[in-house]
Amino acid sequence: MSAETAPLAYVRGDIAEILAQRVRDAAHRSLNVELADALIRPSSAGRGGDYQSNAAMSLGKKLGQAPRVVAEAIVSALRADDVTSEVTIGGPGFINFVLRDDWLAAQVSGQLADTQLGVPQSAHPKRVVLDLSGPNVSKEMHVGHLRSTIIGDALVRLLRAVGHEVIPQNHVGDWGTPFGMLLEHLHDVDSASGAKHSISDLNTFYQQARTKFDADEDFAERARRRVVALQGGEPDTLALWKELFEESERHFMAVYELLGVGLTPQDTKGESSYNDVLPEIAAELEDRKLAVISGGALCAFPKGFTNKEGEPMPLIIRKSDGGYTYDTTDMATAKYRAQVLKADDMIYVVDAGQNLHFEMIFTMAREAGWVPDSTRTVHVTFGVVLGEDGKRLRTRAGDSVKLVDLLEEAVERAGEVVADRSELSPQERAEVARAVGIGAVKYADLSSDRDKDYIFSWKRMLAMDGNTAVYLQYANARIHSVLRKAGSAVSTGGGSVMVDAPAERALALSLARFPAAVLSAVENLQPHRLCTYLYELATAFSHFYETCPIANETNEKVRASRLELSSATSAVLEKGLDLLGIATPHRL
RNA sequence: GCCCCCGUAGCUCAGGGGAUAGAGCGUUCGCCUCCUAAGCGAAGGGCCGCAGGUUCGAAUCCUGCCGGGGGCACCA
Repeated sequence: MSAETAPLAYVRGDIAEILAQRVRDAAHRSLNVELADALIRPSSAGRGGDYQSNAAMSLGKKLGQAPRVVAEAIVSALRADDVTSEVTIGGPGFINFVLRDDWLAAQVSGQLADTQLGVPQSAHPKRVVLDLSGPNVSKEMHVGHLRSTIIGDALVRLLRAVGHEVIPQNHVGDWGTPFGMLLEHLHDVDSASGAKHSISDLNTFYQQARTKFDADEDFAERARRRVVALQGGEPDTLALWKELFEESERHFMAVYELLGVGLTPQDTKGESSYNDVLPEIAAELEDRKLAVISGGALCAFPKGFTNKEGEPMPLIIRKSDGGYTYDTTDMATAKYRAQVLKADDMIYVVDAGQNLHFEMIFTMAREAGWVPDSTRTVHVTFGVVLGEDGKRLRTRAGDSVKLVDLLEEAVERAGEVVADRSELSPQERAEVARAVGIGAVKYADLSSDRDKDYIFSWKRMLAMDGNTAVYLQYANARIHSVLRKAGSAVSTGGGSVMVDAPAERALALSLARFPAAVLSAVENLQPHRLCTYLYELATAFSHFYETCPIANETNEKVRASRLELSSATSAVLEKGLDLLGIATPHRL
C-alpha cells in the first residue's frame, strides 16, 4: 500500500505511459525480459481498476509459464506505490491498477496550472505541410469543400498543439480546362471584361459554360485554345483570370471567417502557381526516361498500378495537345512541398475518391527522387456528406448545397433554439447562435470516423443530448455559471483538489486522460478521438454536477476542491473544442 | 476484371487483439422549494454482414464470399 510514499508529482503526457514504464521495469527485474509493449489499457468496465496491463498472457506463452505466475512475478517486482493504491491480478492474468486518489488530485491541480493542460510537446517536432480546403475559383464553395476545410483545420490545430510546425496549403483550383471554358464564355457574353462579377454570377456563368462546352464543339475548341492562351500568359486573358481569382478569394475568405477557420490568403497556393514549372517537370521526367510518349501523350507509369485491361496505368504528364493535367500539377506540388518547403510530413486532406490518384503521385514522386523516403506522405481521406435520405446531400433542385447557405441556416436554426434564453442580450444571442450553429456543423463532421460517409441531420447535430457540440458547450456554460455564482474567478490551480466522492474521482480521472486523447487524435490524424473523449468528460462532469454541490457546498475545503475540478473541466473543454475549431461561449 | 473505403441495438454512431461489446435518439418509467431540466437516473433492446483461418483469447488480425459507396488514359 501507498501510505508511506509521497505521491509522484504532476507529470505531463499520457498517464498510461507511467504505468507502462513501471511494468517494463518490473518485468526486467523479475523475469529478465524486455517488454516491447506493456499493453496498458483503460480497465474494462466493472473490473474496479483504472488501468490494466494485458502483457502477462502473451508473455506467459512466450516464457512457457502460466500467465498468472508471470503476472505475480511482475506485480511482486513492481515499484509503483507513488502512483497506485492497489494492484491486483484478475482472470487469466490481467494486472489491474487503481490509481492513488491523492495522485489523481495532484494531476488535476498540475494540469490546471499548466498552460498545455498536460499535453506534451513532441520530442521530435516536424515540419508538416498540410493540404486542405481546395475550393475552385469562380465556383461558390459547396458541401464538397466542407469536410476538407473542417477536418484540415482541426488537424492543423491538433498538430500545432503538440509542437509541430504546420504549413497549411490551400491548393485552390484556379487553372486548367474549366478556365478555358469559363473565360471564353465570359468573353462571349461580356467582351468588356472590366465589369465586376460577383461570385454568384460566376457560379452561373460556370454552369452555362459547362453546358455550352458539352453541346457546342466550336465553343469547346475555342475553350481549349483559351486554355493555351492562359497557360501561355496572354495579357488580356490573364487580366480577366486575375479578376476572377480575386473575387473568388474574397468569397473564400468570407466563408472561412464565418466558419471560424484560420486560413488566410497567405495559405493559398493554387494550381496556377505551379504553371511556370510544368514544362520543366515534364522535361525532367522525359529526359530521365521516367516518362514516355504513349498514345500521343507524355505518360509516367508509377510501379504497381494497372488499369481495367491489366496494363500499366499512367499519370498524364503532358496531353497530346500539349496541355498539362492535374497529374502534372500535383507532381510539381509534391516536389515543391518536399524540396522547397522541406516538409517532413506531407498530408493531403482530400476526399477518398482521390485515393488512387494520390497513391500514384506519391509513388512517382518517390521514383523521381523528389520526395525522399524519410518524408511521410499521407492521404487523409474522408467520406461523403449524405442527406437524411442516405443519398449525396443535394438541394431539392438537385444542385450541390452552397456552403454559405448551409452555414447561414445553421446559425438561424441555432438562433431559434437560443431565442427563449431570456438572460442573454440580443447581441449575446447572436454570438451564441453563431457559436452553436457553426459548432454543430463542425462537430457533426469531426465526431465520427472521417472515413465513413455521414448523414447530415439538423435535428441530430443540434440536439442537446448526446455527442454534439451544443452538449459540450452547454456543459462548459454551466461551469462558468457555477463559478460566477461562487464569486470565484476561474481557478488557475491552487492545488486544493481532493478526490473523494465517486463522481469527483471519475471526473479527475477523465481530466487526467486529456493528453492521451489529444495524442491519439494526432497520431491517427483522427479528430473524432478527441470528440469522443470530450463527450465522456462532459458526461463525467454532468454526473459530478448532479451529485456534488459545488458553489453551494458548505465545507470550505470541499468547495474549493470542487471549484477547482470545475475550472479544470472548463479549461479542458475549452482547449479541446478550440483544437477542433469550435467556440465556447461562457453563457448559453 | 482489379484497387480503396464502409457494414456493430429499430435509427445515428463509438469501440479496431483482452475479462460481461458501449453511447445518444426513439420506447417505457422516474427526478426541478437545490449551482442553467438545453440536464440527470433506470429499464428494455445485439448470431458485431456471412463463412473459414490465425491466436491462450477475435467485433478487432488474415483469406474468401455477400451488400453499399468510390476509383481505374489525356476533366480536376
